[in-house]
Amino acid sequence: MCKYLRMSFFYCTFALAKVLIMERRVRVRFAPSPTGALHIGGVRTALYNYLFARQHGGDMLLRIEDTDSTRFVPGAEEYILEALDWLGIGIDEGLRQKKGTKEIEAVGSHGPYRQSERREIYHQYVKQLLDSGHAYIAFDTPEELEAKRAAIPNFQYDARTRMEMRNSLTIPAEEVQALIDKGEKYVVRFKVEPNEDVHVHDLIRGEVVINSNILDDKVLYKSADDLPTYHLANIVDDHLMEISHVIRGEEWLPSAPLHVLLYRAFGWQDTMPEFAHLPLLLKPDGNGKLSKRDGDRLGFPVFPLEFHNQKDGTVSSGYRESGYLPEAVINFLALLGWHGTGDQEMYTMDELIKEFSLDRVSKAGAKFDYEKGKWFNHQYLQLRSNEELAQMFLPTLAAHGIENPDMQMVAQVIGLTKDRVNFVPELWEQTNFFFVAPTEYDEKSLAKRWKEDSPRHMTELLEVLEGVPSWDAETLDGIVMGWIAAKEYGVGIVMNAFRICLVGAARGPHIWAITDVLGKDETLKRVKTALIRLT
RNA sequence: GGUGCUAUCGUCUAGUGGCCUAGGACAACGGCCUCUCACGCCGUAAACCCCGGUUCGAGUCCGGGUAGCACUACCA
Repeated sequence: MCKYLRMSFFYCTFALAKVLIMERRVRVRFAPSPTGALHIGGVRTALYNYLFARQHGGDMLLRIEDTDSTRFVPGAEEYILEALDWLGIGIDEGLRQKKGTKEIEAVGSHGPYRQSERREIYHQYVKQLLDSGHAYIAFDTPEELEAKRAAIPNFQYDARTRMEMRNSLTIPAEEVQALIDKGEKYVVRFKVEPNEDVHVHDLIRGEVVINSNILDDKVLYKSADDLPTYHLANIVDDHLMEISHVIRGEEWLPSAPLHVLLYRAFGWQDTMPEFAHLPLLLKPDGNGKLSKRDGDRLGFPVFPLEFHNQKDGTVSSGYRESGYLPEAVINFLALLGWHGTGDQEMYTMDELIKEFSLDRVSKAGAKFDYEKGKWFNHQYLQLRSNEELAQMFLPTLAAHGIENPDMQMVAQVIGLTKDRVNFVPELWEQTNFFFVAPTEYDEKSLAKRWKEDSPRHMTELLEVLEGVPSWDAETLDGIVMGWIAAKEYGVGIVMNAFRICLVGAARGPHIWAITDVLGKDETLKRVKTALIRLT
């Protein structure tokens, strides 16, 4: 009897909790730090947040976490917003690019959305923690701390050591005030109560338990720049911005218990967001987190857009500039750590929004598989129209001195060659001979396909071609093949020699497709040129 | 060192106790197509980290090892 009562009680509270969770509006945030280009791992975090928000009809916020004034990089904020815009990761609230411009706008009623503009807000909450005894003021200088760490192995500022340090727990109140008035630099530290198992519920990993003994008294605020640290700002902002789910990288898992403790200290445990810690993106070779250096070393971008770092003068390559299509990057990234229920690999953004689910996110880190990224781009490239690709190809053409080309012709040659490239710029290697007559002939092709009889064959072919009634593929094929058959020549040897004359090598699309684009005059001209240069 | 997380083909992964002789994709290799090079198509090779336990039955659950990673700042 008792047992049943208890069970129904559990069911009731469970149902109630479920209703509460379900009724809560889904609000997630992507909160990058403007310390440089947005790392591809950050892009994936943003994507998963976006997919989750859209799926639940909730809000995707963008907040800038610039609480480290020393690490700010000019242009980083604009870069982040432009990258998200390029990828189609829409922002509902916070900072975003004004539609169709590069201008930044702030939308929403929970602002400001830059932490550096929220100083006043944090003051109030630092005071609350100080007043409630959950935090204290510490005067130890960085040098003193460093000396302490050097002297004592595994030194940690916590319940065991805080009474030996220079802080408001060990210094009389009047003296503390005097020091502050004197302008002495101080920090506010969170007072972690020892010996408590802190439970963090993670949507991907389940229950994670960490004992508070291993947590140190984290710095929450520094008077030096009048800014909070990440931990404080993050909790205050997520609470004030009514964030329902915190979806972030696994590197935050160890500090999640601290965050739970902070929510409790503020008395916000009832509205604390749900947590989901995403697996990390790893180096393609060896082990470890994917870094900017790996991209340089292995020759692929680790950033969405090219970035010119004004602070250190470095330039980092980007997916966009390397010829990637945004939908390919999205698809590729989505599958690095998440997988749908079936064997489907190609997903549009809308399909991802429909299918995405946090409980299908893997727990283990994913090695960055650049080769597969290429394949995705190949797939999406085939889906684009020739006209669209022609527009995208323009900069590459210009780089090779082809200005103001005939766009219809560009689209036509792209249609002939796009299935053999992964990226738009690679189109040049496949189509260059359409734009420029060969200036030299590939040695290997010559050795294999240009025989003793070739000059004679080409001379005869020239005559045959001169006399055709119409320059279309069908006619040409009929006449030339007929001539080859009548003369009992080898089709391969004649056609390949012909190809070398037109292309400069034994490669390229079907020969009649080439002659069609080139036209009669140019075709004959190229054969004549080759005849002169190869005899 | 401490704490936590993780562990299926080379890589991304499917797998939620019997549908597993472990499935798909990328890459690799072979073949077909063909005037060439590609694309495409077809096929081949390729994995449950180890040791125990639970169970009639374990890739799947549990324990222990091992390994990898993350964190361990007045960085985020």
